[in-house]
Amino acid sequence: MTTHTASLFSIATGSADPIYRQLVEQVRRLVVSGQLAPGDEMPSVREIAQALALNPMTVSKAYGLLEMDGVLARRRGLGMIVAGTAGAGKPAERAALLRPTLERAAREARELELDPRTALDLFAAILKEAQ
Amino acid sequence: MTTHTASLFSIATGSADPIYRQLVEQVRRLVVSGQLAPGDEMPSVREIAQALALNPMTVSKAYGLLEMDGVLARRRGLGMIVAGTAGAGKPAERAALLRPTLERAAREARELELDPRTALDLFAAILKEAQ
Amino acid sequence: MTTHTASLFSIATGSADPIYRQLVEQVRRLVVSGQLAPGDEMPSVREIAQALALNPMTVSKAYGLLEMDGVLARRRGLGMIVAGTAGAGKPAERAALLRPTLERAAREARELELDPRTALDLFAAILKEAQ
Amino acid sequence: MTTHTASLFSIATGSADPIYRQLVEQVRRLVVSGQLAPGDEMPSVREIAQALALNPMTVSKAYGLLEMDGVLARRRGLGMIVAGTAGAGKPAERAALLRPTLERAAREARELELDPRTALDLFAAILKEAQ
DNA sequence: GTGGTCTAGACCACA
DNA sequence: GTGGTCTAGACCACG
Repeated sequence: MTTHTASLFSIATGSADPIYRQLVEQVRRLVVSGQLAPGDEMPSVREIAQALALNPMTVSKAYGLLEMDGVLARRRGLGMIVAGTAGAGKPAERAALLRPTLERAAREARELELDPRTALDLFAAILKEAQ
Repeated sequence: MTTHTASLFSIATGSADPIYRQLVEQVRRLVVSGQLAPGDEMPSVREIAQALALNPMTVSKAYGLLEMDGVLARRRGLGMIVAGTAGAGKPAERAALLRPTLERAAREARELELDPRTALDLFAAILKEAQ
Repeated sequence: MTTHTASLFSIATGSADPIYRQLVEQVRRLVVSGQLAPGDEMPSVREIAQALALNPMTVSKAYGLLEMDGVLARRRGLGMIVAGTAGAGKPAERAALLRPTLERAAREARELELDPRTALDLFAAILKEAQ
Repeated sequence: MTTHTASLFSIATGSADPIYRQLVEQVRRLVVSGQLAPGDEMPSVREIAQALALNPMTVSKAYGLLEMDGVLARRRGLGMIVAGTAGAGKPAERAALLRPTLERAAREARELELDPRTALDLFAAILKEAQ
């Protein structure tokens, strides 16, 4: 499962936003996109910590927040699983998670007095190159 | 100029990213979009601080960074002005400032397994509604 | 007896307090209230474990604590029975088991600056609706 | 303010539920009971930590949860204040916070086959003695 | 084995 | 000065 763990997450230790938050958001996206299904067992805290060279407490903090959020569920002494309530995620639901970033982009475009057409073309290009 | 100041910036004190950074980025966008032209006088630190109810040191820090960046220029004893070198901003240059946010959006869309088409449509809708 | 077992206990696996403790307290209350009389045979560990989908070790731990407490007695090779010493329970004795929770409620009411009258009325209402 | 801090909270380090949660719940009750009003400055993390002989991180964790819950608000670099949205707390609202514990007491009373009358009398006595 | 909690101490970002 | 984050290491509760 370790190899699985390593490929499941990609953490930028030097990033602006904290590691635990990167973990939280990635798990949330993996769940809502269906790559993690309800009932799936999550890698253990220690496993992730070792695979990503993090302190277990950092991972634990992320798990704790995800549990509070209802995304993960704790099975005492047995580890965490993806919560049953965590909907598989319809396209509309997934799009909702993308909205904040796109709204920010729209605001910036407006402040830059960029033509909507230009902004859209740029986004299209970026989506293509990242493919 | 005070009334001008209040309307020039919009600061969200409760936002995730720090106030000084919001100031820096807003000034940068105003300059590159031509809403602030080279030679224009910037409001004084204390003027902005008072208008937006901020700590003067916060405003000062933003001005310092903008000066380091060559966006603003300091005239000893006379306040800051928009630097002459600060180009009015060709479209390509402006688009460059939008890129990071769009790249982030593209990455999130991929992690959500959203169709590029869907992401683009959503962006188009947001751009339209924000108009 | 299995059917009996399932209805005898109600375990909330997602609850805040541990499963083994829920078992211990429920047995203690059943005994002191007379619903389990001295000499009664308790369901076997594996029987309870299967009926409630619990780890047998969890049930075993609860039985161990109840034995230490003198509530249950172990008959080698024959399972556990309700201890003879486990008095049927006079009202005063039963009330003692309720005290801790009520003391906690009283403390919380005080911290909430709730009128004792209000707290009492609320408790009366809850007792009634749960009947 | 230190003396204030010491008297504001009462922590049982040996208690079953964790320190950070005791802090969270006490603050929540103080806010909803009006003893802490919106806009009030909270003691600093270090101040509480020192007054109660706790690790600052433990206090910080409590503050973080209270912020996520909307009970407290962070003023960056200036400390935490009671959130404006944190309603002063009508009696009904306060009673709601007492409900869970009373529901638990009611359930236990029922399992003990205690007369509602007896349970109520016991609660009345406890409320009186704690006064 | 699992996650949870706490401590100690360091460093950073912000105002 | 404020809170936030991370690390290291210990201990506990649970199953």
